Amino acid sequence: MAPELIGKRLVRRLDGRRLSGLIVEAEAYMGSEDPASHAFRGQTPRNRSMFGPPGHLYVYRSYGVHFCANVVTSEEGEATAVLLRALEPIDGTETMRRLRGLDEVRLLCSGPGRLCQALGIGLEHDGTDLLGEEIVVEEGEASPRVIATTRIGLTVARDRPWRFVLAGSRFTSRGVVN
DNA sequence: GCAAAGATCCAG
DNA sequence: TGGATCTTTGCT
Repeated sequence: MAPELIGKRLVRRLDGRRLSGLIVEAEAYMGSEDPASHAFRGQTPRNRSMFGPPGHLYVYRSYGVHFCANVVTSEEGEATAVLLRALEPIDGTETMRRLRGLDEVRLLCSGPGRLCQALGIGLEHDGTDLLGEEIVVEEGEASPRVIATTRIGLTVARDRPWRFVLAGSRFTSRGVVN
């Protein structure tokens, strides 16, 4: 499900404004089969939304400082999710700049924590239904070229090629991949 | 109850 | 390269 999200458009409605961006980077976390997944050791209070129905958000705090947002992609009871890691900003870049306290567009959403800050996503969005009003995934590029690489920031299961990036994008969290 | 690690970001 | 910052988890 992670590669399918690349090239789609993430839309966030905030105070009547529309913020959106093209999803250019995402990572898959394969639930109980994946030592790097928060769900590997079973359900806990923090990760319970990952075990819920698909199409909902799993948001958690990272390193005590940032928030990271995942799309749940498996049926209820399983816990496969896709971490949204980077967007190419499209609509609402002025609002994103304000929320990020930063001018440079390339850096507004180029990382999971940055993306959440730019879109105003926090723990209150844990469990949010992506078919609702606040946060939605829309169609984007017709046939994006997607490249698979290894995931970032892990101490285990580093060999699995479950990070997906839009080929040639300058808006990823690391350098351009072709 | 406590200790350790963590799907990060930014400054120096 | 290291510090900030703090929650979650697992073990004693």
